[in-house]
Amino acid sequence: MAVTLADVAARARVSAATVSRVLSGNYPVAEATRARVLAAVDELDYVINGPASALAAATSDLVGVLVNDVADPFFGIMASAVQSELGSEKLAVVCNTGGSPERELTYLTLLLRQRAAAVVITGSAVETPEYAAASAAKVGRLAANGTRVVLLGRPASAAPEGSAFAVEFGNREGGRRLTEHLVSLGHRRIGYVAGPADRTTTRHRLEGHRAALAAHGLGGDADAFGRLTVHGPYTRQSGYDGALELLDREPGLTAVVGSNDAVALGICAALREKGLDIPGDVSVAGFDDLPFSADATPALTTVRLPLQEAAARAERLALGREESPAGGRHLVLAEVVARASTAAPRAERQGAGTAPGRARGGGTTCGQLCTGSALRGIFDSVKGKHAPGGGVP
Amino acid sequence: MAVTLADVAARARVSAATVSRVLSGNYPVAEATRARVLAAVDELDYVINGPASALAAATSDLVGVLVNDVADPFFGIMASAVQSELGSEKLAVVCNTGGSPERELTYLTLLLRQRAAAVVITGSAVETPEYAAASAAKVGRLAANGTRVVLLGRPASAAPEGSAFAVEFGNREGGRRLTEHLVSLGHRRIGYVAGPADRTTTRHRLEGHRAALAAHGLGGDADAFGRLTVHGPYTRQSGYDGALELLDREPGLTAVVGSNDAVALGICAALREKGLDIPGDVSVAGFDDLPFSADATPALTTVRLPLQEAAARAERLALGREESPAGGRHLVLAEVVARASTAAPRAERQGAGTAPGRARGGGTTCGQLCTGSALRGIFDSVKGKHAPGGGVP
DNA sequence: TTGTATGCGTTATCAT
DNA sequence: ATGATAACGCATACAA
Repeated sequence: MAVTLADVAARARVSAATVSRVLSGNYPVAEATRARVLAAVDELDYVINGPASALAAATSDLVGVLVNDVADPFFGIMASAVQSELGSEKLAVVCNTGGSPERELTYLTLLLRQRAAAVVITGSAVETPEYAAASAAKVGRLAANGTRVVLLGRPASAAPEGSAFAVEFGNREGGRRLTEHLVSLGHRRIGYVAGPADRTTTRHRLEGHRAALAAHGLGGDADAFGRLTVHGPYTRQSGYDGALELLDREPGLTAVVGSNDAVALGICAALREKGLDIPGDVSVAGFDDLPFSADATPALTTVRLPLQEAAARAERLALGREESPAGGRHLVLAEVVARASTAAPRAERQGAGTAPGRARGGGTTCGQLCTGSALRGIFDSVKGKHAPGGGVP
Repeated sequence: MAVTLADVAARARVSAATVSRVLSGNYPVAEATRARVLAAVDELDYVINGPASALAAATSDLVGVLVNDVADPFFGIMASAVQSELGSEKLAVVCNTGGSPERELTYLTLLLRQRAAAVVITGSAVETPEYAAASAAKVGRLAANGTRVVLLGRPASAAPEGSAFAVEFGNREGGRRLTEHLVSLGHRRIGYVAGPADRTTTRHRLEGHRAALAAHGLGGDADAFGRLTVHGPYTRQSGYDGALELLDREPGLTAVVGSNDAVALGICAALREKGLDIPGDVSVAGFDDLPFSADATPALTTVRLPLQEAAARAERLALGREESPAGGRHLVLAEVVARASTAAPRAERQGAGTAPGRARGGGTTCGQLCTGSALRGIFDSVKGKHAPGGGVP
């Protein structure tokens, strides 16, 4: 990369300053010289030096995106959506934190070092005080430095007042509605395989669940509630193990909710292994409505979170392309998608019909496997461009 | 970010050069001054200026990863694996090209501009001459610039001789083995829903398929072969449409192969809609062995590609942490994973047993839905840490 | 072992 | 509208 601005200037018989002006385009330049410069750039195959430019201008075209793991569709979809909102001038730096607070802090520092133009932090926050303080401090630092920070799926409280925008997910509402759906179908003993205990997302979803139970007088005391709740990571394995544990504690369960679609799939596997029919013997529901959920057998009842839209909005906020409402907080609504994995419990089977509390959204709760056009209909409306494996290898 | 090297130097009562040496750590410094400098850094909360550092040193700690779409697990898994091989000093820049050659070139230029330390280009190459030339030129340019380039899942021929390493996928072999598996089960009329025609991956998988047919005298002439082959994107929708088209052309099909797991799932949906049993009436197989494949009903027979290992190796090559064999080419072997979606065709049902040509790998071809422990066994061995939705939202 | 001086390639501030 | 020139913050060859 020997060719520099000076080379181009020499070839176009102008000063380096003029070349710079032509390239950045934010300054009036005579059309004739402009053409000469562009020609020289083309002939010399000149490529601007990013670091030098960033140093002189004190800005960079890097946008950081923090995710737990891009291989997880929940985050992959958001990362992808952020990208698609990025112009072709900006570069997205995707960082896998693995859910570890330390790595998140490390990456934040790295991004600080790069003088990133913006940072989008996705996923739930860890609620331990030390971490919360450290994380908030880093965000404040970033903001003070001119980097725009947007929290995506994380409460605004995770950053110092006014230092970041937040696009929050309606986890509590979604959790409440999902459990209301089950209660309205007639379920009374509902197990819950929750996420790690110290995560905001886990807490909010669980709070919604409990609120729905309480509203129908099913909450019980803390002990009773605890008996029907187990914690674990947001993995399929956790769902599998959790379901077995719950079945052991309470054989009379008629429904089990997973903190996640992956967890729900694990629950399904465990139930099938026990010889239980879904939803004949036990109903199962998840959360997030990831693409593969509609494909499972039976198709999974879950809570849809418009991840792409949310991520796109977060990115627009990060780029300053969208105005933020007062307080800088946005709420993304969650919506129950009722599919084939939930139905009325055996005892109340007859006359269930279209139970109240059922959400719209192309869902269906046919007792058995949904085949054919019904399933496809759901699938298409749900997935948009994000079919699993939908790209070109 | 007012605090600079000079500030730290002043506080530690040393020169800026010494501070620089302490921070980069590649130069002897007295322990006492070293401690003083570190203390000053800490007290001032100093963060090095990345662009300035990159400019002065003519290197950067950015590593580019080009993918079609991170939301697609095929790419998400590779992007994630690349990340995990990255030390905490380097930053991965993930770029979604959407499979578009133009965007790929744009991103390559952007990375050139950033003076990226390395670039990993994943996915198949487009085989049109103009694009191939332009892409190869950019790669050559990158290499000349000191950026290490690694092709992952793309033939070495896509880059100028000696300018890049290549970790190639055994698409041809995998395609051949998969079709051999079907032939050995007794299938004679096998449909194929291929990817876009101008992609290397598409061509290689299809060539393997055809080679297997030819080896058993089933290839037929080009016309006959063409009748059983349709092209489309690597999406579920494509599989759905393609299967209907093939069924229309040749109702006597006993098996359909998808270019992809997502395509295969689409094929399954179409067949079910037609009232056909899988694998009772028609067998279905995919490619890649993505996590959700083991979860489908019936569990999908597919070709496993060790994406994580391949991506990790690519990254090590990019970082210069692993020696490359002569020629700079690595081949990643593909392996058939036989599951429940393939079985002997009806006419030959009896005595199928364990057909020859069946690959190992925890697979199974029970005629009906695999439930319980068998399914879980496959699942666990296949997925490792990459369960769908396996992270912490 | 440490300090000094220079250069990296742009952008931005003055002039003209 | 264009040119000269001074930052920008750090790394490194060279001195000491």
